[in-house]
Amino acid sequence: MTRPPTSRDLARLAGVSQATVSRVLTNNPKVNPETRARVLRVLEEANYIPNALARAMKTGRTDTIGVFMTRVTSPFHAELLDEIGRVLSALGLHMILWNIEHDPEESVGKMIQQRLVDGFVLTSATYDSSLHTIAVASGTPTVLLHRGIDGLDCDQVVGDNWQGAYDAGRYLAEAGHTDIGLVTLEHTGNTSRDRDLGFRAALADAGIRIKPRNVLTVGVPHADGHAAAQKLLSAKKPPTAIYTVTDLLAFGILDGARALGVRVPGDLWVIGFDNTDLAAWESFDLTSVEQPVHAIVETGIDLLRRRIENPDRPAEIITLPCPLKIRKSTANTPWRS
Amino acid sequence: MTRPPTSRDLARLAGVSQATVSRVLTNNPKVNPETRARVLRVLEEANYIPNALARAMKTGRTDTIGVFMTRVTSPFHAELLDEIGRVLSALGLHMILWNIEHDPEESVGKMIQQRLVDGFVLTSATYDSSLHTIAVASGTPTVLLHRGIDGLDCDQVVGDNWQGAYDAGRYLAEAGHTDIGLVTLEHTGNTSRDRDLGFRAALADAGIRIKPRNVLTVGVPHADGHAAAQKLLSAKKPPTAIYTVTDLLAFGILDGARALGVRVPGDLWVIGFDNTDLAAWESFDLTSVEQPVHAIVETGIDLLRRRIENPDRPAEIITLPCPLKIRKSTANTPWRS
DNA sequence: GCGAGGGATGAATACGTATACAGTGGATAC
DNA sequence: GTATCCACTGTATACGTATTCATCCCTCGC
Repeated sequence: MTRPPTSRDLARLAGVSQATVSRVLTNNPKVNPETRARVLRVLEEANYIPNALARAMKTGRTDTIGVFMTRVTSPFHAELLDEIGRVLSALGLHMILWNIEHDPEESVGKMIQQRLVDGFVLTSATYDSSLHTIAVASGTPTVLLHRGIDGLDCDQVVGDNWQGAYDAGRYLAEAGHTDIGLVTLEHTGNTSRDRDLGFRAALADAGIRIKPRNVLTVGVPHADGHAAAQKLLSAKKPPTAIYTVTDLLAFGILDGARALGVRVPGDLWVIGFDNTDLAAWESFDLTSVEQPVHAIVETGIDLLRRRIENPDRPAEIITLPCPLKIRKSTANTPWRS
Repeated sequence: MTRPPTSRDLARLAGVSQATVSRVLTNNPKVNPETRARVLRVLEEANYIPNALARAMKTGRTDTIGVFMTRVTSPFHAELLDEIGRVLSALGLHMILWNIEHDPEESVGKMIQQRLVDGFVLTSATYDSSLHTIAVASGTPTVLLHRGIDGLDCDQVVGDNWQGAYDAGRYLAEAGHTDIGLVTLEHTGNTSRDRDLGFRAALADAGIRIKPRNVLTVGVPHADGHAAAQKLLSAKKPPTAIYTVTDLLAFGILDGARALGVRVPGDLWVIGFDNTDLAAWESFDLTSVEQPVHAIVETGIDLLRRRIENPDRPAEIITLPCPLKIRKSTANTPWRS
């Protein structure tokens, strides 16, 4: 391996100018079919691949999308990432993955301006982060997936978290539960906020009051769900159902219940949010509000591509329904009927 | 936002030549401290970020590493990816992530030659894939993590799967198990092969014969583990312990056992491989052979960087120990003692 | 006072491609 | 025969940076 061949080398080999080789590469119609065939043959033989950097510098397109994400080890995020990878790769686009937890924010801001990517996908927008602001201000096409920011002039595709949460609440209320636990997160973003407020709204509409001691605001990890369950279930009069805002927390709650010998759904119903693959596992069999990951990603990337083509499009905010997926962590029959 | 400012624009602003700006950017010592200060001030004010593409074209360095991976939704792979992201980002390197399942192999081969990256990390090398061959042949620095290829002249960092599997087998043998199930994968790579053969070797050394009907070769997903457990445990004389080559399969086995009402570890011991985060969850509490993910990634990326600096280094193959992590899916006491 | 040397800077160029521009040759129309 | 046009191809340039080379000025030693 010395220096990889350039279009100029191949032009010499094929007896044409570098410009003609370039024209062949870009499918420029103004090339004689015979010449094109000859050049293509030479390219083939030399196993030539254009230098993506030089091409990108000239065209301003890198065919690369920057994806910002947190906690890949979280099941839902892994599924989201997988889907993003699938969609991008089907379009012939590369993906640069940045983890905002690892990268200090200012350095992320720098990356934004390096013109390495044609567009950004943000999956973890939170109010206390300036990332989306920087991204949008940089003028680089940007789409927010999964988590939105109210009032941000930027394409956004999110699940209808409020409605999904509302449906979960109504489901519990209609099943006859009155003592209901809510394990929630800080409202650092749209998602957690709506998943919290929608649920409360449903209970309020059903005339059910949530006892303050049955509401716990916890952190993201599985262990926090576990601890929350221990706390809620060791009360004198524990709740008969617990709703929580992510599957990961729901798994922790199920584990906490199991550790205490609390049977699900006999003694306790549990509902999560995201409907991750794990929710279908026998260990959990978790009733969960489904996020339409496939549709979110497909739609979002499509918006992003259209914005790359035409940066002046008005921003669109698309909300997709989140249906409740019922499994065995809640019963098909009314509570204690 | 019109055109982002270039080093030439800033040179004009600072009253110096573009060359001097460039020298400041690259920390070239041959710049007068006063000039440097002045230029830096201008750069700061303009919020200037160098065009990474132009820089890369000139230097041949993109500060980007290409990572090839499959199935990000698999818990172990997610942890591996997370760790790779952490290490790369700490070094100021970007990561382009390619999923070999989504990308047809030939297109991956093309990406390899586009010179978009300084090096490759392959995490899913299998015998039937030509990816590693293409990567190595392309002359781009490459390191194989987690899965190795025997005899490939390329840096490799892998866990000692054989020894880890052997330890798991000896542990079961010493505990007094004689009817042992093995749920394994096709030997498509080093990893699955060694995790299979090492276990068999331990049992052979202990004088234990595995009944052919207690050996199942299955696919990767959780559901396959579930089905395997159902099959093994519904036999007239089911095994008293099952070892399997990934945690994901072990979770499936635990779920299958749970569905049949088989108690773990009372009626059945289960051992997995990878010691993923999920293994510590209450639902599973899985005894598992630990992969030293952190060390594997840290060591591997270090090798890769050294190879990028010096492409003529001899290839190193590093094997790191995989200790057995004992949890409650196996008892601390001998079997049925 | 003068030459040598070194520090600091600017001018020029190269990286590999895409593309505007300027030909060139042949065919067509008169 | 000439003018016009078209299809095709080559020449030259630009993208934004890093770096080589040449230049300039100042200092120092004699």
